[in-house]
Amino acid sequence: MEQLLQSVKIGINQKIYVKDPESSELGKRIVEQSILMINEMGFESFTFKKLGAKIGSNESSIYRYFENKHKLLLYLTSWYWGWLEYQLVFATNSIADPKTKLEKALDIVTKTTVEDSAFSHINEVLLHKIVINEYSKSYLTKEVDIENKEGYFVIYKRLVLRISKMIQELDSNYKYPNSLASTILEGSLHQHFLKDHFSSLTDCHEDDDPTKYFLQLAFSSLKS
Amino acid sequence: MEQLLQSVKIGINQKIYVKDPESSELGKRIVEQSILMINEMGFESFTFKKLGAKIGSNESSIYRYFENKHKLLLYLTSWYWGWLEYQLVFATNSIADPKTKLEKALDIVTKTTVEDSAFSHINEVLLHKIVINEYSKSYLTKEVDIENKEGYFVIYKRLVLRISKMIQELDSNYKYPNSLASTILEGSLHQHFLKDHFSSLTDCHEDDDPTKYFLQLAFSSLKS
DNA sequence: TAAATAGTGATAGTAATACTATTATATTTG
DNA sequence: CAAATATAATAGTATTACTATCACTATTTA
Repeated sequence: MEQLLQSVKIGINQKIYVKDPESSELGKRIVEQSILMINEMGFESFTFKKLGAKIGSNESSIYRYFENKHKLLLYLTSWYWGWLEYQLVFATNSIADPKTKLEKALDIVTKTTVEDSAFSHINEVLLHKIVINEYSKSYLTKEVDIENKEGYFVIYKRLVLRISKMIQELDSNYKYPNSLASTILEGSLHQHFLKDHFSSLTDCHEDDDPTKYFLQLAFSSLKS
Repeated sequence: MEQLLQSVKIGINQKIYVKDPESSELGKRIVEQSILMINEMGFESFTFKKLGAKIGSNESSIYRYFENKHKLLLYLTSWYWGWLEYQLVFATNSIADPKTKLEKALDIVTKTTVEDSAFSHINEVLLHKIVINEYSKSYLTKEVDIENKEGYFVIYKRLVLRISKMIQELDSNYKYPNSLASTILEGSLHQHFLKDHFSSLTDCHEDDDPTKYFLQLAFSSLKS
């Protein structure tokens, strides 16, 4: 699997960046260190100036890669969803039985991320935490509709629709495949957040993932 | 109902404000106009300076009511959840049958808000939109745990737990009442958002509320 | 090899934000 | 009427989110 993955690059809408951060060492350091910093201090406190200082570079150099920190967040989260989509397709491709297939998909999508050595400068575990804590800020803006038209959310939408298709394949009479798919993806992030900060509002505790809950939820609704 | 409500005041944690905005005309105008402005321009572009200009007052006067705009958002969203909780308790109190009760609760919690004339300076319809677009920003911060300890989210948590209790009353063997309750509250906001901006990711369209979807979702999981 | 070009780093500057502090004035209350 | 309180106006600060300019270096290319 690692050998296969080594040549894979997560394809991200070119409009999101000014210069592809994968194309240089500085670019990779920007991505690598921004993940660490956003995790530590949160997206609000994170600035390009601080990032510049941390990577021994300059604010102005970072602006040559990303127009602003919002675009950097779009880049990071798009990368995460692209990476997750890859995991999902890879793991479910060969499964013929619709139920087993959906089970596997939900497992991948709701579990706490484990490290992937294929992308050396990106820490997927921390990136998952960023997605949990910051993803909704990337679309809860007055510019959503414009940015959506520009294609900044294509990967996420494709992932939701993949799950929706799997739901439909299992139960073609089910009326809400899109809503269920989006609820599971979004809801999974939310349950992870609750586990860490509002434990009384969830039934997932400690090392427990919301996987079982979402499997029960989905398969109760679907006739299989 | 209106006569009953007229004497009701939504009780909000006093730590959220410096001076109770309900205690003066200026305070009410701050709340009233901030709802209109946050709706129009979004929370990021909204500032106390702009609000001061709009209400013919001054930035510094607003700071005597709220420490910062984050606290104002906490106030507005707490008010909304308190108001919704009131609606929920009022409407379900007299229902004995657990299934009918939960049905009614989910109806109230997932439907698009309609105007309530009982609170003249607060537009509940716009406030619901603010909650859809901005609520998660109030807790997705590095200060959540401190603010949670201070009790800034009590009303929301109480509402989730009320729904959770109704779920348990209907099916005491169900393993995930808290997760299901939080998924429905959060998920409802999300489905409303998707309806407006990512229609391909939901099955609720136009004037359609996510109510039916969530009813199907909940009652499929529960044995009744 | 010389010249052009691209990438990076450093510095400076701007408008806006999110406040704080002070003072003046208007209004209410004892 | 005096005292206290609420509000308004002004000014000032540190930080943010940029933009612009310039210098240096490495690499490419003519």
